[in-house]
Amino acid sequence: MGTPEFAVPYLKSLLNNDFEIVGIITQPDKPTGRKQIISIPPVKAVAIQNNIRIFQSEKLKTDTKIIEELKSLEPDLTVVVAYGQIIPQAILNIAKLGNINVHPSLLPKYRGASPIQNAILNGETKTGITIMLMDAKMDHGPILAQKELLLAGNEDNESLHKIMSDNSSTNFLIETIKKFISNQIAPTIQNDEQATYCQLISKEEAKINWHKSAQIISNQIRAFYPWPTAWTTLSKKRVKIFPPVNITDGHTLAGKIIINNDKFLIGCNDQLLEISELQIEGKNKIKAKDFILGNKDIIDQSFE
RNA sequence: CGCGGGGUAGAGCAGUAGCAGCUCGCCAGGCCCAUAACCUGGAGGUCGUGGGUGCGAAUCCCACCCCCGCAA
Repeated sequence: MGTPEFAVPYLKSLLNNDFEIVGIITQPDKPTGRKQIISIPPVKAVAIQNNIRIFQSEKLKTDTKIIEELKSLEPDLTVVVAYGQIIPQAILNIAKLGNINVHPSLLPKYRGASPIQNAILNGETKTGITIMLMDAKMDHGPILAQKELLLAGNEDNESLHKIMSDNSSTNFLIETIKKFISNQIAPTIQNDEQATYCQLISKEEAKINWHKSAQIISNQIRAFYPWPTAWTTLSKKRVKIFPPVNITDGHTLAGKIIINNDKFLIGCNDQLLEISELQIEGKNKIKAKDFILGNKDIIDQSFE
């Protein structure tokens, strides 16, 4: 079970390791983009290419038809990677050996919808991947294995997603499954007292407050890329700020723009933030250096 | 018919009817111990496409194409 691009490498690794995949469950096709064109989830596209049976439902819990069909397939194991919906107990009861979930955080920390984004947002120095057995509560079941990843502080949401679905990560899943089905793993119960939770990201969180510290703003810019993208305003126009960004020493008014040796610096509460790419509403994304060329009067203006 | 911004030199932009410009980059030369610095010169444009109005259109009118912000 899975839906977005993040789940695709995991599905492919299962395919490449001679597991018999009797079917995939993915979210329904949804309209995306400015023109609201109906598009299929990335996982579904891979399933089509590989002639895998596909199940899609708005609400699995009440979809008795799909539940019966899944039962008839008699799966041994269910693997869930970023499905995007709460999975009802009726589905979890189907697979004989159980249900394995890949969760991109070091559980019990960052249970919930946006573990990668929130690890960056909170400036964590390490995070990781947890492979666990699922139970009725979200991200709560016993842990089979964990893989730690150290963060350098320049990761963004997109790059960290890629790292967490690279070959090393997908191999980690495959190895864990193999050990699990041959009874080499004793699942570890999670310590609920240490649990933290994260909600879906909202667009409201992505507005930059220049009165905060450069570190916090850097975290925001990286955590919210490529969606919803951290933004501010200049002369009442919306301006998106993209990673990478760089924190440097110095001080000026919050939001004030300084140009120094072609560097585009912005005042924060404590230090300065150097930005590399930005986008004014209605325009394409451009490099900060190019923006300066066409906007010589930008000096001494301020982001709001 | 959801709301809105935009398309001008390789890049970023200015230019609301009268010789198509600015900054950067690029090429050549110069200066310098030297340089991403500085000086001189140069190349590079179907002003998104098609039509219309005008003596004259990047500029005004009509249609279309493409890019983007909001919203979803």
